[in-house]
Amino acid sequence: MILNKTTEYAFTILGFMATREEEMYSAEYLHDQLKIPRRYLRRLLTDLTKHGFLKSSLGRNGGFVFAKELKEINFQMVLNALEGSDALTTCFLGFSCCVVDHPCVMHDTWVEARSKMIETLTNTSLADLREKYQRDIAKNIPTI
Amino acid sequence: MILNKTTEYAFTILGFMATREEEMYSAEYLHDQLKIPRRYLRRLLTDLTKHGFLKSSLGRNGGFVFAKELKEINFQMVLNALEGSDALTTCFLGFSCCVVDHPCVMHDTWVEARSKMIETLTNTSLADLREKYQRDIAKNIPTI
DNA sequence: TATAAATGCTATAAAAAGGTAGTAGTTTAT
DNA sequence: ATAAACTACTACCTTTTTATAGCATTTATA
Ligand code: SF4
Ligand code: SF4
Repeated sequence: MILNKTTEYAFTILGFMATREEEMYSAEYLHDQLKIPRRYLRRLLTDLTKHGFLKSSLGRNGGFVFAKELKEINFQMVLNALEGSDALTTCFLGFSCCVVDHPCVMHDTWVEARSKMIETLTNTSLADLREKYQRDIAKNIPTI
Repeated sequence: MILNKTTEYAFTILGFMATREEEMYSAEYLHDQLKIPRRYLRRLLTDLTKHGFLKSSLGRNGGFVFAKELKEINFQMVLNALEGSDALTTCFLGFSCCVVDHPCVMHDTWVEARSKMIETLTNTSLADLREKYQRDIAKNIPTI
């Protein structure tokens, strides 16, 4: 596995919101569109709000909007918030007490691969996602 | 997260066996050395045997040895056996039905990062791990 | 002002992953 | 014969993750 389901849901939600044009997104609407379980989705949205990615408004016609500019949110931040900062940094060999100065044969290649992944998550913002989506729409290319 | 705990255990066990000099490894000995829960370890060892990585011998002085050459076993094979072949291949955005010909903005960077990881797992065999270990030992470098 | 439609909070349930226990059996060195 | 090892099966327990439920609160609007 790479990410757990909750993180995947979060990526899906934010990705969807970033590429669509609604002013506000209610949990119910997102449930309809994304088929994420209702109540779980609601809790996750509240969570994303607490983490500062979204802003919620209460009451009738309430819902969720982004709390920051799209370019201020990248995927690494979301992963960090939901799984903790060491989600991708622990040694996959499970040797908790390896000698730092003299790493095992896997270490360098592993770190390289992992860095690549973190880099990807860090360098891609919701704004990037949106731009690409807009370009594809303009070209009449079916897209997510 | 990247790998689940069971896979991590498997990596630890095989890595340990590959770098040590015993002729045979009993479950009890591995438990002592690696602190992996006894019964869970035993089940995992049986599993690794069924998957063809290890050979077991019954009876007193029995235990586990590799079923193949060390260079014939890489980490991707182990991951594959324990988590299934799509462990690292699903889309982390969770869009199950994205349009293949017109991927989203994340796709290329994501595929690159993921490939890097799969490459690492595929290109590193237990023999590589062992070699590095031997070199470090020869140089009196403390190592795993 | 009552109501409907929304989120917030907290408790609980269900499912999956990780881990333990028991029992019975088989194999093999000593 | 016995002890030390693995095999198989079953059942159960614990923790984590995923999912549901009930009630409270907020707000637009009829
Ligand atoms: S050297 Fe690196 S890859 Fe090897 S056990 Fe330590 S942290 Fe893991
Ligand atoms: S294009 Fe690639 S990254 Fe984007 S949703 Fe599809 S599979 Fe995922």
